[in-house]
Amino acid sequence: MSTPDRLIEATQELLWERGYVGTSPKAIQQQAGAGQGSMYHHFAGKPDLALTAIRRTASQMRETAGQLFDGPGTAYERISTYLLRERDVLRGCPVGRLTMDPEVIASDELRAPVDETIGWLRGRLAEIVQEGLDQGEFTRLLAPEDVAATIVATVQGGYVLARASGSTDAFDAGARGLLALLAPGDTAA
Amino acid sequence: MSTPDRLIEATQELLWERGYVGTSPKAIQQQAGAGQGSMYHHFAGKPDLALTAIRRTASQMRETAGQLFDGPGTAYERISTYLLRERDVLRGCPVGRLTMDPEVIASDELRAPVDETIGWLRGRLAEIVQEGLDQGEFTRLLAPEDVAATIVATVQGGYVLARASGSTDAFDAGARGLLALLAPGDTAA
DNA sequence: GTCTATATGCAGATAGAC
DNA sequence: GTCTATCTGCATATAGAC
Repeated sequence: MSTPDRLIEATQELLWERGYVGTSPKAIQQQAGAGQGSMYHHFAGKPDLALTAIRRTASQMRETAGQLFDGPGTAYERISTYLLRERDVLRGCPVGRLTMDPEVIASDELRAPVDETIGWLRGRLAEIVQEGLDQGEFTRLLAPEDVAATIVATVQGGYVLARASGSTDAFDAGARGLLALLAPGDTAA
Repeated sequence: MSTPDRLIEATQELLWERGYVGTSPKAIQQQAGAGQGSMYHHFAGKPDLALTAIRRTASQMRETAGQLFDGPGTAYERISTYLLRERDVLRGCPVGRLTMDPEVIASDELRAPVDETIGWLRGRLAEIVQEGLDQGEFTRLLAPEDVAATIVATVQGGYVLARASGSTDAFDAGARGLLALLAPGDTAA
C-alpha cells in the first residue's frame, strides 16, 4: 500500500477509536509507519488528512449498507438483516461517533460527509418502509421517514448502551425490541 | 458558589461539550474563574475532578428522569413524556456522550457512573413497560427489557442524528416513529 | 518523497511563597 | 486557599538537507 493510503487508513482507525480531538499527527504517523516529513508532504495537515479519511469511511459505510438494502427479501427482512448484521459493536459506528466530536461539529466541511451518510441511511430505510407499506406488509399507519429515523437511532443508540455496559448484549436487546415492535401481524397477546 | 463547586460545574459543562479527551485543566480553570494552584489544592488532578463531575452529572440525570417515571399517567403516556420531554437536543446527552470517549471507556472508575445511569434508565423503563403489559395497555407480546433498550437507544441515537444534521428535527422524527410503533390499538391501516 | 532540526504553545502537573 | 514559577513532554507544524 502507498504511503498516502497507509496514512489515510491509520487516520480512519484513530478517528474511529479516539475521535478527531483525541487523534494527534504523531499517533497517525506511528500507526502508519510514516515519518513527520512524509505526512506533511502528502497532506496539508491534520484537518486535510482527517477530511480525506472521513470521506473514505463514509463511502465505505454506504457501500456496505447499500448491499444489504438492495439485497433480496421483504422490507421487514431487510430491516432485520440491517439491525442484526455483524458489527464491531463495542467499537461503535465510525461515522456516528464523529457527531460527538466538537471540532467535527464545528467544521461544516468535516461534518458534511457525516451528515450525508446518516441522511442517506435514513432515506434508503424510509424507501424500504414505504415498500413494506405498499406491499401490505405493515398494517399500521406508519410514517416511513419517522420509522426510518427510529431504526437508525436504535442502531446508533445501541452502540452507546453497549459501550456503557462494556457488553454487546444491550445492542442486541435494542434491536430485538425494535423488531418486535415492527413485526407484522402478531397483535394477539 | 464555592470554588470546588465552580470547578466541578465547569468540568461538567466541558465534559458535556468536549468530552474527557478534549477537556484540559487550563480550560476548566478559565471557565471556573479559578487559578492553577486552586484547582490542584482541591482536586488531585484531571481524573479526580472528572470523576467527581461525572458522578454529579449522573446523579442529576437520575433525579430528572426519575421524576418523570414516577409521575402520573399510563405506561404509554410516561414513555411518551420521556421521549418528548424538553431537551437541549443539539448538545446531546451529558452521560451517553461519555461512552464515545476512549479514556472514559478505558477507565472502569470513570465508566462506572455512566454504566449505572444507563442501566438504571433501562431498568426503570422495563418496569414501566411491564406495567403497561399488566394493565393490558400493550396487547402484543413484548419483552420489557428489550423494549426498554430500544427506547433508551432511540433517545441516545436521536442525538446522533440531530447533531449530524445540525437540526433537532431528526431527534423528533425518531421519537415519533417509536411512539407510533408502540402505540396501543391502532392496527388498522 | 523522506529525513532531521527547530519552533511556539499547550497539557498536566509539582513546589514553594504568601 | 490561592498565586506564581518551573518542569517534561506532546501538539502541530515549518524549513531545508538529502
